[in-house]
Amino acid sequence: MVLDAAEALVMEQGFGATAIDRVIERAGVTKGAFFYHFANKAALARALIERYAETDTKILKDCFDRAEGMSRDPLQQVLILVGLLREIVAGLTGPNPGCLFASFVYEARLFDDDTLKVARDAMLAWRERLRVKFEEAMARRKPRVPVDAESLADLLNVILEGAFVQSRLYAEPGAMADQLGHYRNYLELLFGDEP
Amino acid sequence: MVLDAAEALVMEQGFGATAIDRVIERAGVTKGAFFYHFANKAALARALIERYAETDTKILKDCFDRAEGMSRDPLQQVLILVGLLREIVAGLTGPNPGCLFASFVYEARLFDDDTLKVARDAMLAWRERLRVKFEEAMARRKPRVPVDAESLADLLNVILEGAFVQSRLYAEPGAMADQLGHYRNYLELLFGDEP
Amino acid sequence: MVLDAAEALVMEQGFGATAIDRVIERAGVTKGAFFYHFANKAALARALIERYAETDTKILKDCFDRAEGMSRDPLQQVLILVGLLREIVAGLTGPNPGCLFASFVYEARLFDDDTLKVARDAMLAWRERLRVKFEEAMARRKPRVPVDAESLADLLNVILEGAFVQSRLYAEPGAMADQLGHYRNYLELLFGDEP
Amino acid sequence: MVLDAAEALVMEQGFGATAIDRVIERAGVTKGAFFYHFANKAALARALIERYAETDTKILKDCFDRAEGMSRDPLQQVLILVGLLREIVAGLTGPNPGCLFASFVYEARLFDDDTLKVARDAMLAWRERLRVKFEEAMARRKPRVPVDAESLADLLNVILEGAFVQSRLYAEPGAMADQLGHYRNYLELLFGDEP
DNA sequence: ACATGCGGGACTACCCGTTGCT
DNA sequence: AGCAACGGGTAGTCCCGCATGT
Repeated sequence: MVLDAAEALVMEQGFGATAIDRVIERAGVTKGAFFYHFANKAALARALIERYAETDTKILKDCFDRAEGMSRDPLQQVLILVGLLREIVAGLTGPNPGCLFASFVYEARLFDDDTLKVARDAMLAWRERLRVKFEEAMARRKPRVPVDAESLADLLNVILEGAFVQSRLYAEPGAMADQLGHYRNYLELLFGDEP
Repeated sequence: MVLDAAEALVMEQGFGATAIDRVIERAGVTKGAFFYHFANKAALARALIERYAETDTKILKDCFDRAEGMSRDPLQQVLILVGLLREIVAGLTGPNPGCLFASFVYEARLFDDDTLKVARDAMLAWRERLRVKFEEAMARRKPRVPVDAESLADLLNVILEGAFVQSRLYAEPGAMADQLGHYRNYLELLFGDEP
Repeated sequence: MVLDAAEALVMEQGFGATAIDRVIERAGVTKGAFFYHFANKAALARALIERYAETDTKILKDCFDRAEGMSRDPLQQVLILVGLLREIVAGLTGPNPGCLFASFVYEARLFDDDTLKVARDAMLAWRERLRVKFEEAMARRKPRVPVDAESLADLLNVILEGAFVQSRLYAEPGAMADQLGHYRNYLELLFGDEP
Repeated sequence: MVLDAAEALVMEQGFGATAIDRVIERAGVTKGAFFYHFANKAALARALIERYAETDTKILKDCFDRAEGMSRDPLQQVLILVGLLREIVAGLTGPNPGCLFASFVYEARLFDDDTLKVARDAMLAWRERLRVKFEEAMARRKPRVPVDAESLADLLNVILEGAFVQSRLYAEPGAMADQLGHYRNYLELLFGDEP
C-alpha cells in the first residue's frame, strides 16, 4: 500500500528527502495512481499522520481499556498501562523504530499547521486521559513530593519519544522497555506507601 | 556564518529539505565560498554535528565540573547537574528548540555511519559520565528499587530528547524544565532515606 | 456544452495550453463522457473548427444573401455586406473577441492538415464569393487603379483578422468597426465616379 | 541561441505547447544553463517579446528614417514606408511567417500584463509615429473622405497582422505584399488629386 | 584563500492525454 | 458513461563542477 511504503521511507530519511518516485516504486503503483489519490505531496503528509494518529489513538484506547478492566485503582491502571506499553515496545522490531510525530516535528517547516495539529491532538489525547487518572490517584493518596498531574502525564510521552530517539541512535531497541521501567518506578515511589 | 545558517534551517525543516542555495543566501556567502569550505553536502552535515557535538560536550563538561565543585557526594552532584540543566533549558528561547542529534536520527538514511557516530559518541559521553556517578552513588546507598546505573544515566538524555520533541509539538518551551524536575524527583525518591 | 467550454478556453489560452480537465470541469461533464464523444484531443480540435467554420460560413451566407436582397449592383452588395459586418463586430462583446482560425493558425504544428483545411476552406469560401462580386463590379466599371479581384476579396478577411489581433492587444473592441470603415472607403474610392 | 530556438518553436506551435526541453535540445544547451538565464518559463516569454519588440521597433525606425530621408512630403514618406515594408515582407522566407505579438495575443491568458504590455507598446509606437504623419498630411490636403488619423495609422498594422494570419493559413507568403499594395492604393486615393 | 560567472545533468513534484474495467 | 489507473511528459530545483579572477 502507498501509505505503508511512504511511512517506511519517511521513518528512514524524513519526509522532505522522501521522493514520491521512491514511494510509488516501493508500493508498486504508478505515478498516475498516486496523484489520483493524493492531490499533492502535502496531501500524502496529511494522510500519513492522520493514519498514524488513528492507530496511535487506537493503541492508547485499547491499552487503557484493558488496564481499566484489570484494576479499579487509578494508579494501578496507569501502572498496568505502562506494563502493556512495555510489552509493545519490547515487541517492536525492524531497523527503524520511531515516532512519525517526532519525524514531522523535526521537519515542521515543511508542513502546514493543520497537519501538525493532527499530531498535536493525538498526543494531547494521551496527556488528557492520563492526567485524569493521576488526579484521581492524587485524590486518593498524596504523592510523596508535590507533582502536577498534567506534567506527570506528559512524562510518559516524553520518555517514549526520547527513548525512540535514543534507541535509533544507539541501535538498541531493547533500551526502550528499560526507560519505561523507570517511569513505572517513579510512579511507584511517588505514590508508594512503604517506608 | 555558514554553519549557523545551516543549523537554523536544518532545525526548521530537516537536513534533506535544506538546500545549499538557501543556506548560502541566508549566510550571505557565495556558492564558490561554500564549496571551498565543504567538499559536498555530506561534509556540511559532518561539520554540523561535529560542531554541535563539541558544544554539547562542552556544556556537559562545564555543568559537570561545576556540579563537582559544589558537592562531594555523587548523588548531589547529579542533582546539581540536573538543576543546572534546568536553568539552561528554561533559558532556551527562539521558536525551534530542539536537538540536532534527534533531527539527524530521524533522517538517518541520509548520513553515513561516521556522521551518525559523532552524535552517538557525544551522547555516550553523557551516559558514561553519569553512569560512573550513579555507580558511586549506589555504592554508598542502595536505591529503594534495583536500577541499572547505565539505564538511569540514559534516562536523562531520554527525557531531554523527549521534552524537545514535545515542546516543539506543543510550542510550550516551558515544559522542558518541568520534565527535568521529574528526573530530579525520581533520583531523590530512589536514593532518599525519608520514611 | 463541451464545445462551448473548449472554445472559450482556447480563445483565452490557445489549444495547446487548454487541458481537457479544465474543459470538462467547466462544462460540468466527466472525463468518461468526454472521451465517449471525442476519440482524443485532436478530435476535439477538429470538432471545434468544424463548428466554428459552419457558423462562420452561415454568417457569411446570411449577410451575403441579405445584401443581395437589398441591391442589384454587385458593388453595392459588397458595401452593404461590409455594413452588415460592421454591425456584427460592433455588437461583439465579451473580453476575448477573436477568430478561432487565427488561434489555430498560430499553433499550426499541433494540428493535422485536415483540421487546418477546414479553416482554410471556410476562408476560401469568403474569398471566392467576394471575388465573383468584384469581377462583376469591375466588369461594369473599371477601378481607378488596377486591382486584382481575388486580392481585393482577401483584403476583407485580412482586415477582419488583423482587427481581431489589434482589438485583443489594445482591449479596444470598438476599433474593429473603424477598420471595416476603411475597407468601405477604399472600395468607394476605387469604384467611385466623383471628380 | 536559446531565444532563436524558442522563437522558432513558438511561431510553429504557440508558447503554451512549446516545451522547454524542446527549446534546449534545439539550442544545444542544458536545462541547468536554461534556468540559469531564465528564472522560469514566464521569463522566457518576457525575453522573447522584448527582443521581438526591439527588432520590430528598430525596423520601424529604420524604414521611417529612410523614408523621411527620401522625401519631405509626409504622405510621400508614408507611401515610401509602405514600399519598404513591401520589400521586407516580400523577402520573408521560411515556412512560418508570422507575428509573435499575434501569437501571444491568442494565448493571452498565459502571460501577465507586463509581458503583453511590451507588445502593446511596440504596436502603439507604430500607431503614434504614423498618426503624426497623417495629421501632417491631412493638414496639407483634406482627404477625399473624412478619416481619423489614428485609425488610419492602425490600418497598417491591422493589414500586416491580418496578412500574416492569412498567409499562414493559405501558405501563400506572396499575398502579404499584395495586401500592403491595397493600403498604398487607399492612401493614394484618399489624398490623391486626380479627377 | 575566496569570489564569480556559467553552466551540467539528474532528479522532483506534478500534470496530462488516454485506457480498461465496470 | 463513470471511476480508477497508467506512464510519459512538464516546469523547475538541486548538488556540484570548472574556468577565471582577485
